Amino acid sequence: MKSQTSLSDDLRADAARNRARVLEVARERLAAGDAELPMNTIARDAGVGVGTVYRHFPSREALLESLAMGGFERLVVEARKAADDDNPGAGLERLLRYGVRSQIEDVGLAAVLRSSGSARAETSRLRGDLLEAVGRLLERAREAGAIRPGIGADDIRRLSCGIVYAVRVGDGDLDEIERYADVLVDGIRPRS
Amino acid sequence: MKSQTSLSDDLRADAARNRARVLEVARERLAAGDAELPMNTIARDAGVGVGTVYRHFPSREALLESLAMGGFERLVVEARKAADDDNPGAGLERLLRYGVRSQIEDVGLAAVLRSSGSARAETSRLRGDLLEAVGRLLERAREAGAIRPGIGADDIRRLSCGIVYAVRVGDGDLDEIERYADVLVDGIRPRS
Amino acid sequence: MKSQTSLSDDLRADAARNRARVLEVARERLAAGDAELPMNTIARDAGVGVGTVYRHFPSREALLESLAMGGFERLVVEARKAADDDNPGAGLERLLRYGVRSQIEDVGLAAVLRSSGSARAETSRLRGDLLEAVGRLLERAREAGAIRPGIGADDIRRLSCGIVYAVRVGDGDLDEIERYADVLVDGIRPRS
Amino acid sequence: MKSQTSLSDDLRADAARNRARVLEVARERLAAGDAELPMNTIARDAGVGVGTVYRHFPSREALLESLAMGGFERLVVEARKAADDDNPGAGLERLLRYGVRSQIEDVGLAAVLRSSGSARAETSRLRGDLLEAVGRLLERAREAGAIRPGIGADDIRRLSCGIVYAVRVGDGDLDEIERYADVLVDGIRPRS
DNA sequence: CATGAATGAGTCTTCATTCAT
DNA sequence: CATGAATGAAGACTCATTCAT
Repeated sequence: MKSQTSLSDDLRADAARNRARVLEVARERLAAGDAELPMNTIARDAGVGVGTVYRHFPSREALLESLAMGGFERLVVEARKAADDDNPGAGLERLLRYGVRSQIEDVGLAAVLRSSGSARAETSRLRGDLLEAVGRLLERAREAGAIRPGIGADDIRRLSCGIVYAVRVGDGDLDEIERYADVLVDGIRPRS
Repeated sequence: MKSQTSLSDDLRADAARNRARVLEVARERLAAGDAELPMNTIARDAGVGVGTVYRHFPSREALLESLAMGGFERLVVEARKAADDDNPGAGLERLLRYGVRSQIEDVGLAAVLRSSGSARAETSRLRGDLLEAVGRLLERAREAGAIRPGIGADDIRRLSCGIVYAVRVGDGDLDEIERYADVLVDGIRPRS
Repeated sequence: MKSQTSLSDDLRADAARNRARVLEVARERLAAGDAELPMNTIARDAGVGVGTVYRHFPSREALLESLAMGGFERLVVEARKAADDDNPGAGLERLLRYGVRSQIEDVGLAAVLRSSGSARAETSRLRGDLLEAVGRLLERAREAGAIRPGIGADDIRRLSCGIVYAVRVGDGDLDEIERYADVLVDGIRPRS
Repeated sequence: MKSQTSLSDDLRADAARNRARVLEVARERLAAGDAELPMNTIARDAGVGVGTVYRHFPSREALLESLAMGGFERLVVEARKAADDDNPGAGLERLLRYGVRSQIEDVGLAAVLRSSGSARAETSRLRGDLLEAVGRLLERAREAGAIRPGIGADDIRRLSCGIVYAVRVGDGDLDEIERYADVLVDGIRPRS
């Protein structure tokens, strides 16, 4: 039995190469600010047929989620580190800032994080992992008086997405990341 | 010459009726969660020809902005009231909550508020009015120590949009409005 | 009984003014190279309703012909002068050059000259007048041996339109007028 | 890899059939005097989806040029033959008559010949080939005293289009082809 | 498995023309 | 007479998705 990592191996060499090319092209488009990801165009740019794109990624959502896998995994790692931090308040702040920054850098991750459904089982699992870790972190943070009561793991997700949105909105300046993250960090503290 | 208010006056009776029907249909679609507003469909649903829609609203943006006019005007009124409030901190909080609530209730307003361009001169003017009033409010709030330095009127706009987004994101519960508004309100206070 | 000139009098003052404005605007568009003449646009630019344009000019063709009236009348005058010239060969050459030049300067005239139907009775009459005068001219030119046999008045019209077309074709240089007119002038001489 | 001729090769059988059907339908419309070539209608008449038409011909111009390819190639062949003729004057006359006749028979060719831009690289190349051959022909014709000085290859193109236009203009009789071609042939001779 | 041709619904947009006011 | 609102046919173009090769 081959090892099952988060990315597909056990693919014929050429199939794996095609898959990688599609992902690469899609990532470039996203990075270039084109959030449309038209399947035909992606296929053409990747030098494969549309059918091949559909074989690897049954829907645009699946493609997006595959694109976001890496960032999502790293986010879960960060969340677990935060949950295990001696200082849960500091861990929470660190996680929030990390979450905002990574969504700004990776539009795909932002897209996946803000949707509730999952096209891939993998994404679904990561979503659960993230909520679990953040839930654990929040519990400890609450005990430590670092966060107001009543804020759950999904609130953290939604508020992070909101702050990311604020950074992107209008013709806004992306430089505001940290300042807007400050608002989130301070806004969830216990009310004095 | 009839008086020229912000809403359509001096229009032939039937024209005014058509215009109103188009707006109504568009509002319904928006409320139903369809943010697309295809002109042909709107026309059909309103029982008018496409040309009629284009006559009244040269572009989807213009339609959206027309839809938002009323709410936008009320928001400016609120902003001015807040700017004139004896207690600028209280005024700011009231305005923030009002702004978030009104965007949740009126998807059109939210759409207009988050974009920076304007299809109608009217909208452009309102945008300016809002920024002016909020700017005045912030100045007073800063003097009163009710808000941290470095937050400008446009930051308020962007952060409000972000909070609205957080409320809507995923399949999220709209009931979180006040709790998420709390985060914004507390998050922009001076850091202790 | 009022005198009946080629242009409408016996119109109420405002009606006449409207008619004139429409013609003026249409002429400007033509001169600016826009051969489309959309009725709505013309009406708007002239500051009248579309209905008014249609009242004065039942069709775009009628408008075009009205626009061309002046130039057409001058062309008929030239043709008659040529027909009465002592030297029919010289008269013919003069007329050909005049015809080509005037069509290049007046796109409306060119459009009317190249079509065979007439929307206005006036145009129809002018067409007849022109053919008659040119016919007379050709007869004399043939007798004088200045033109080859077998070329009729309508051939002259069509060939002139063709030369005008040659001047306009492609991104061609309008300076070629005289050189292309030379070809026409020499091309209809008797074959040596 | 299959041989690459100017016409579509290496196409799937069904694709080639569709492409041919579209061309055929377009040719019929053109022959029937409809110069509009609306893509939707073409598609319907050819029994294919619009997308198929767009796949094969990205624009109406590209369609037109594809339609004209054959005739254009034959015209270039004729031009080269003329340029190599022992008697350049005779060659020129033959080419002029051929050019006029082929444009009358093939409206698509006429359309392509009169425009200066090219949608397809192929057309661009043919345009260059034609100008080159005609240029060579003219040079020899000038030396032989068969044509007046100052007439270049592009003048020949434009004048041919003009004569074709004269044949078509109004409700004119197509039988005039040869007589109008005579005018062109004689009109470019040296002036006596 | 890969290919990419084909499909066709869906949008946008323009304009000639009519007709109620 | 003048107005200009309304109509709706037409045409352009895009793209997700299917399926024959």
